[in-house]
Amino acid sequence: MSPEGPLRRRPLQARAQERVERILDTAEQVFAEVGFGSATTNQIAQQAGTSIGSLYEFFPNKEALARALAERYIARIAPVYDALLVDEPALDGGELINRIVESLDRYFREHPGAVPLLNGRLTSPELVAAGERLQGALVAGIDRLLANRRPDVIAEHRVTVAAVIAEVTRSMLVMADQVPLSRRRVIVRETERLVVGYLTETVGDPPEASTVGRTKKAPRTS
Amino acid sequence: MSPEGPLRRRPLQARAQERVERILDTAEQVFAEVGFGSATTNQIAQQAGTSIGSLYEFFPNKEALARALAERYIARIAPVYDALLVDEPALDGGELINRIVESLDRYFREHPGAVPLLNGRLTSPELVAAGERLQGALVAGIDRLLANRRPDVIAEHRVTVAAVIAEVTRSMLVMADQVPLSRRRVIVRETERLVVGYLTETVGDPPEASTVGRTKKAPRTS
DNA sequence: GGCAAAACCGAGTAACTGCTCGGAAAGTCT
DNA sequence: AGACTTTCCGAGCAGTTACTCGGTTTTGCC
Repeated sequence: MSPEGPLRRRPLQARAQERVERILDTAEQVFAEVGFGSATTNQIAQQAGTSIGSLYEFFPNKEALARALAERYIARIAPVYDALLVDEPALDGGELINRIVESLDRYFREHPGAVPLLNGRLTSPELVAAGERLQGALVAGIDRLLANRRPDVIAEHRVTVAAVIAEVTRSMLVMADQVPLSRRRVIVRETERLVVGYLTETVGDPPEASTVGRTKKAPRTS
Repeated sequence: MSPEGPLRRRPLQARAQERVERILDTAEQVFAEVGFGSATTNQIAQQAGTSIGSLYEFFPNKEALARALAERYIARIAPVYDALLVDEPALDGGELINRIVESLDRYFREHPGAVPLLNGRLTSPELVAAGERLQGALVAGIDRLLANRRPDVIAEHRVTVAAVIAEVTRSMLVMADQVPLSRRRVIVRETERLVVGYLTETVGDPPEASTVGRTKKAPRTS
């Protein structure tokens, strides 16, 4: 894809590919634990069960680890976001919200490494930027859903609402992740209540079915 | 106060006190910019317009910078929190929420340096712990207000609601801080709507005046 | 097996880090 | 003024870090 990827040399054999993955897994964990600055490449290599020589065989420098990690995050979460963005006219607003929140929750449960990316604790510029890109994608998706369901809400207000929903969902799911598993369900349910209550308060009662087809203008599809 | 403060030697002359403050201001900024791990004491000293020698005259080590910073944060924000925790029976629920959110917003506007403490981007253990302590104080205060206003809500549920409100307020105000000033007012107002809508959705219509004395059952206090 | 490419290794290096130390300068007393 | 304390300084030290390099091992292909 990109002519100048974060890798110095692309691993061709399966063994090397696994090694690169293991290095990234370890880097992810170490960055989240001690921060990008305090993490050492030697420790990452050792903890990944390999040598610094091998690490630098594929990654030109420490920053590239963060870059590759960011790319991996985005590649992994993109399909989840894409799936969320498709409106499902059969669902009413409340059910749609449940679907979104619970999909994201499941994703974070299955990929715990993605959480540090969203809670801003990763201090490398690359990782911060990647987190912001992801959040931007979520805002855009929610905005599209809103536009579909609530064509009466003016665009400027709508994007604010979308940003608020995305931010609240993000921070609540990060919170859910730092809590014992039994409490996790509770927090997720509260997140849904939060979003529903906000929409009720803001754009009028939301849990209606889709209003597609009753639009005044044809919605734009980009 | 504490027998073992973070300072190696207490600055006695005014000149030295100002210097210590300037060092802390700079450390605050640098930590927020590049993270605790990547920040270097030499750079902090230089950027503060002093020498490493002077820095280490007062701070025994790099970690002590974070510790002193955490203490300063807490000392500065404590009175704000204390003021928020006093219930004002004359206000209805919505007004009370506005007061809380706007007081916090004003504090963050006047003390921009405090924001990094709450957004989790400070990777030193001391600073993370300080941020968590602050957040815990906010949860406890909101919980007390809720107990006062809504004695019918059982304690277990109440603390969840308080935690959610505190988390949402925190994350929204951090967001407000990263946005142009014109948008900031909008975000703050949305935060209020968010909390009001959540309370409506969760414990029934909240914007009533204080209901002390109208309990059906004696509430459990654990 | 033979051979070239890919992968692996870890001791070594130059640069940087946190931090010390001895002495100069500024402030405070009598 | 003199004497004593506090403050300031920055070259330098010991330890650590990111990263290199020459050589060895493994893999894929004939």
